[in-house]
Amino acid sequence: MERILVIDDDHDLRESMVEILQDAGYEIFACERAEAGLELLAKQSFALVLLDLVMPGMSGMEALPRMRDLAPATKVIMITAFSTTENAVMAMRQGAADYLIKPFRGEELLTAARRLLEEARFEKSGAAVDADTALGCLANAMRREILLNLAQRGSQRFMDVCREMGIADHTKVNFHLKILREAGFVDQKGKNYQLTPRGHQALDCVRYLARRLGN
Amino acid sequence: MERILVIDDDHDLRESMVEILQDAGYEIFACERAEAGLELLAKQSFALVLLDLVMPGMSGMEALPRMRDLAPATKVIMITAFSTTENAVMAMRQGAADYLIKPFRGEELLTAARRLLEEARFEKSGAAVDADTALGCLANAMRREILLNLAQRGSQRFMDVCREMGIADHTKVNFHLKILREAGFVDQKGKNYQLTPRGHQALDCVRYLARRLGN
DNA sequence: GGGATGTGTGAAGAAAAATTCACAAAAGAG
DNA sequence: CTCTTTTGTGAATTTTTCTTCACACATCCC
Repeated sequence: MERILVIDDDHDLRESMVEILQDAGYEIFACERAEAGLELLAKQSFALVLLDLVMPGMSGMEALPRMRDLAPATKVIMITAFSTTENAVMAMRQGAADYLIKPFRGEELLTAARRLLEEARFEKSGAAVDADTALGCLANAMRREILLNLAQRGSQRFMDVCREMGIADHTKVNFHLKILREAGFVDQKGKNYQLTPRGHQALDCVRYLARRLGN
Repeated sequence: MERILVIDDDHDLRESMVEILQDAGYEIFACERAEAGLELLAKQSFALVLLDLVMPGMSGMEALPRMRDLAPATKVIMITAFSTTENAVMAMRQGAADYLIKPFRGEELLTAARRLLEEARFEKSGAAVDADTALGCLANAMRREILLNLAQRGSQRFMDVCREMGIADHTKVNFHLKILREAGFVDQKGKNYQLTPRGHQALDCVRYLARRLGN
């Protein structure tokens, strides 16, 4: 059962969200302060967080980047009564997955939650692969280059990938492409190869690594 | 020089954006319809697109997902006069990188453009760096285990590391320890081995990866 | 149809990574 | 000092990964 964390200082709204989501069959945890939410998030894993923007103590906007850091795979829906476009844009920039404006109907909440949980499930799928396979796969420079190339150019045909990278021997590319496919980083739609969500994540990880080590 | 594509049906605003960006030293292309913009984007590559939301013919919102598909690495700034939060959220959901509300000052435009171009530059360089050594090093399960062990127990002597991990053959551990040392993840103070700051970061990266890819 | 180009397989060989073994200097323990 | 444990080196071997090559079959263009 999917675990959802609700963080809102407004008691009534919080209880109402909890009820709606519980009725929909999710497992809900709730707290009224961002600080408490972060602690929970550090210890346990949630598929989704509903986060109020305006709260006493730490605001939702402050909490958001920390959450992204603590649990990058967890989706965050930002909630607010004061709907300025600036806030919405800011939240999305920080990596919020969605943005709800109070008051909202239960149906809106459920639609957003379902969409994101579906997304999360999808991103998680192909998850038979462990860190070992993933890191082993990313350890190779040509494979990273292929990932990068596919990320930039989008869906590409086999020979285009080869040419793009200036590699004469197509079987070599084929070899690595196969490994990328087996790791679930790349998939093939007809004649076209493209990154899976998982592949994008892997690339993010490489970037994350490069950023951290680059000092 | 970085290539930017401006798509806006409002002639004056378009020319004004073109001028501001040209003065800032970018190479600018402009058109007044989304359809034309998509054609351009299919043939040439741009670092950044400024896209008006409301236009005759295809709207910016319709064009956005197609752009994301054609050129995933290209950042798109959505521009609109009618600033509803719904539109902003919708645009960000579809993968817009930023959202500007008319009228905006030239400085706002430039700030957003610079931020995104910087981001794009970074993402492009991502996989090329020294990630090779680091990832190669982290690809091995035993080395990750050693890192983990040293992170938990702190500074440890050689034989303690071996015993801690239940490895009979000390030369094996020695072999990997040496590689970790050469990668700068571990260093040796007297008889004691310990993680370097770099080693801690590497471990963070592994955790980050595991969190994102696993469950 | 026929030739060019695109896509893919599997096996052989080369290269790199990991394991094992034989050995030895230093450090401690008695 | 002597015996044991700790810490280490380097070479031989095995295993894994990567590259190269030979070829097959499809697809597209004419």
